[in-house]
Amino acid sequence: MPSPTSESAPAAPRQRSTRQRRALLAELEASEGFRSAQDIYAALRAGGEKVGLATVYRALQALVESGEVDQVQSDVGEAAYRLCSRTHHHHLVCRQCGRTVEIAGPAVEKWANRVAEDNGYEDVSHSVELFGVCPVCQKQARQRK
Amino acid sequence: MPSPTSESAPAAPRQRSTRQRRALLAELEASEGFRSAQDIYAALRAGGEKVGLATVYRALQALVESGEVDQVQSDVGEAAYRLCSRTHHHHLVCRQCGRTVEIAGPAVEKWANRVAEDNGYEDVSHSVELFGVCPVCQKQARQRK
DNA sequence: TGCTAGAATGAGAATCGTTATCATTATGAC
DNA sequence: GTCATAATGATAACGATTCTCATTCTAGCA
Repeated sequence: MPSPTSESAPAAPRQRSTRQRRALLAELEASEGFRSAQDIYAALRAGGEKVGLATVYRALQALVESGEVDQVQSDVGEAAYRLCSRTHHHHLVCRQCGRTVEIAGPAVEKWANRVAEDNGYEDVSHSVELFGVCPVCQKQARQRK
Repeated sequence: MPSPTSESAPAAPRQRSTRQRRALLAELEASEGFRSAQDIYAALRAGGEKVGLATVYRALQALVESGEVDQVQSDVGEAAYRLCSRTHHHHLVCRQCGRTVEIAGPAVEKWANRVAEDNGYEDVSHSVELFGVCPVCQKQARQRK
């Protein structure tokens, strides 16, 4: 299906900076662990930001695509987002409070690539997430008993 | 909260074997890679099995809890299930056709435990999934060009 | 500075996967 | 067979996410 008319410029898919997106970025920057889209939306509204839910989803998606934000799929099927450094890495997430530690795993990278190669798979990506209970939550659990 | 009346037997939480569950198991046994609950439900119905969607979800959940079935969260937030061997392992899944290879990763297990320990996290579990394009799909993609 | 194309927005409807409800049915121990 | 109760299934409810579309805002340009 060819385009109906001729075109000249490649028309780079630009990305505009809006008040809402800046607020979203700021919210993410102030966050510790992963946040769900719903959660971020609620926080922005609570902070007086006038923003729609659809916009939050769209902006988040754009950020994930541009690589500025990491996205993980929680065990209940909800997506969670977090501002991320450029380098590839993984996460150790507290099951209870969401506190997150970024971990670099060069060993895992190599292992993943080798396994994929051995099986003839190409274009391989991997998802490695560790879940546990962080020291703070451990202490709280003990006191409760 | 003590039980209202005295009891004698520990009342093992039994699990009944029904026509629907057997059909579900059979369907899983005949499957190659991960299947979504919806997909399994459709297949059962297509095969003439009289079974409700809710039942599929319940049975699948029970199987996951009993450790007979593995569950992964696909990137679109849909849950996928697969009959599994008892030993702990991970998966290399084809992004296109879902073809799955089970992989054992003792190195990864150790790495995960050490990282968690180093950070003071306890009760750690991990999720490791590799995604790629399997040889078959690679060939098809090349022919299409 | 004002103008303008089109990117971005937002309210709400629509999807879609999953779970809860509850009356009915089937299982399996006796 | 009887019976307690686990399992079922039709359907409603739910929650996250995406779509729609009319309106607003951004940023490049005259």
